[in-house]
This record gives sequence, structure tokens and C-alpha cells, in this order.
Amino acid sequence: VVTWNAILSAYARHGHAAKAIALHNSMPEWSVVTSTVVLTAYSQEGRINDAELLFHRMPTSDVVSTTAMLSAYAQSGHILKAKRLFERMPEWNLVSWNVMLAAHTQSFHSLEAKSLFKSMPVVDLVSWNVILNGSSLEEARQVFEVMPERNIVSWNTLLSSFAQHGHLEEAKQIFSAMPEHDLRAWNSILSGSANFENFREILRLFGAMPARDLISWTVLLAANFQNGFVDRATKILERMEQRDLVAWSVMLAGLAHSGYFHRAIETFHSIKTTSTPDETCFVLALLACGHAGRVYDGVRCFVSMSLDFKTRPSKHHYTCVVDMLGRAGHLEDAHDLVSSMPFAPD
RNA sequence: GCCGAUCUUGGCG
Repeated sequence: VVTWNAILSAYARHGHAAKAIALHNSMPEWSVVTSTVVLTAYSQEGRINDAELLFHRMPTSDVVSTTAMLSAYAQSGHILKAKRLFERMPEWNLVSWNVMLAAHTQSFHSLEAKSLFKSMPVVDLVSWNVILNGSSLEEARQVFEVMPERNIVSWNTLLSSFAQHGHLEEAKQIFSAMPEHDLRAWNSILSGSANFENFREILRLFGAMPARDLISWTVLLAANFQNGFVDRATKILERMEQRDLVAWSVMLAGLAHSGYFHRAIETFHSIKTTSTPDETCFVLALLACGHAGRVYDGVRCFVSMSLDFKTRPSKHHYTCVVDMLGRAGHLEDAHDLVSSMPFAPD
């Protein structure tokens, strides 16, 4: 079991949560550790219901598995469930406290986070990093100064706060002051520049990077679209050695944003041949169909979501289709869809 | 003694 678990967690840790989930069925024996790894994998895949089901079916649970469930709730935005579980836990440790802390900052409840932080029996560097991450720009500087120690995560957190808000001068100062630069740091600066600086600067940074990963390439792809270089962007995507759904949706969004609705729809069809589109891809495809006036394709896409891909259409998807039908003058169909959808119309 | 949970980078909203 120990060996199997090690393999499972190796998959999960390298971003292959789906493989870990698939693999665990063929294991001869299970332990709490197995369930915890799979629970975390479900959470990474956004399958919160499966995580919950697994958790409730576990023959035994301990602090670690309960904390994993807590984290799954927190990451999926179920803060109330997280709170309830936290209160019912038989024992707490530093990690479970940190998870609750992060649950609050991720929901922007910074006051609650602060009071929780103050009430914690012990705090460590992770707790400080969570607080740093939940701080406003002005506070972040102070928190960073006051922290008893800092690591690369602290530096990256500070850096990305400034970079994401367009304070690039300060971000660059922080970058130069950092003891070391990992890919995350480079990517933070790159994406900050992509959103707030001119295109030459992005190219310069991209060229200056000691290494590039899928995220770096995706940022470059998006930057090309933002600057109107549609053909360059297309070539970049073709030459990327890996493409995930984020890269594909940047492509879809970029094409649609530039008015190439038909090319976006073609792209969507080619995505389907190699991967399972996620909710964002479907939204973008439906929007493209709507703008291109391709009602038939849009409806087919919408139907195939649940039929072929087992993806439950969200309210957002319904809105796209209703909008598409409305624009095309199919008012009755639009109305029928609104009355048949499992959401309250808004 | 060995395997599992928490913090930092890219897409639509």
C-alpha cells in the first residue's frame, strides 16, 4: 500500500490528478492515506462532490484527511461547510488552522482572517504567507517587514500583489531585491507586464527568462492577442509543445475578441478531438456561435455538453444560448429555454 | 523508520 500511495501522490503532485484518480481503482489495498490522496486529487479536479462522497464513505478519518476535506471546501468556495467541519473536528493542528485562515482570505474576509490569525495558538511561515496574500498593497509591505522570516513564497506573494495591480516599477524593485528567481517569479512579472506594459517589454522579458513553461507561453499568447497580432498568436499556439485547456481558451477568447468567430468555432472543434473542453471553453464557444449567428452550431454545442461530455451547463451557459437565440430572433425558443432551465432567471 | 492535508505564476465570469 505504501508503494502504491507513493505512486499516487507522485501523480497528484505533478498535476496529474486525473491519472491518480484513475489509478486508485486498480489498487489491491487501501488505507486512509490512499483516500486522502484521492480526495485531494478530486479537489484539484474541481470534483468537490466526489471528494465529499469519498470523505463520508471513508472507514476511518484522521486529522490529515479531515483537513484535506476542509481544504477542498475552502478551495471550492464552500466556506460555510468548511467552518462547520472545522468546528466539528476532534482535534486541530497548525495545518488545519492554516487551511481555515486561507479559506477566509480567499473569500476576501480579511477581518475574519486577521482575528483568526490572532487567536491561533501557534503560527508558522505559511500562516504569515496567507496573511500576506490577503493584505492590500499598503498592508502587504508592512506585513512583509514585520514577518519573523520570509521564504521564496513570501517574496513571490509580495511580487505578484504588485505586479497584478499594475505597480510594475515597484514589482521590478521587489524582483531585483529577491534572493532568487524561480519560474513563478518570472511569470508574475511577465503577466504583470502583459497586462500593463507595451509589447516590446513583454518580448524583452520573455527573451530574458532563463526558462519558460506552459504558463509563460500562455501569457505570451494572450499578449499577442491583446496587441492585435492574431496570426503570430496562432503560430505560437501551433509551436507550443504542450497545450492545456487554459491555453486553448486563451486562443478561443483571443480569436473571438478579434472578431474571428468562425475560426474560434473551428478551434473549438479541434479541441474536442484531443481533450475534454471545460466550462470556460464551452462558454467561449457559445459566445462565438452567438456572435457568428451560427445558431444551429451553438445549440448543438450546448446539447453535446451534457450528452457527450457530461458537463452540466451552468447558468452562464444558458445565458449565452438564450442570448444567441434572442439575437437570431428565435424568441419563442429563447423563452422556452428560460422556463425550462434549472436556475432562477435574472 | 517509509506514503497523505495548508501559502506564491496564465484563460471566461
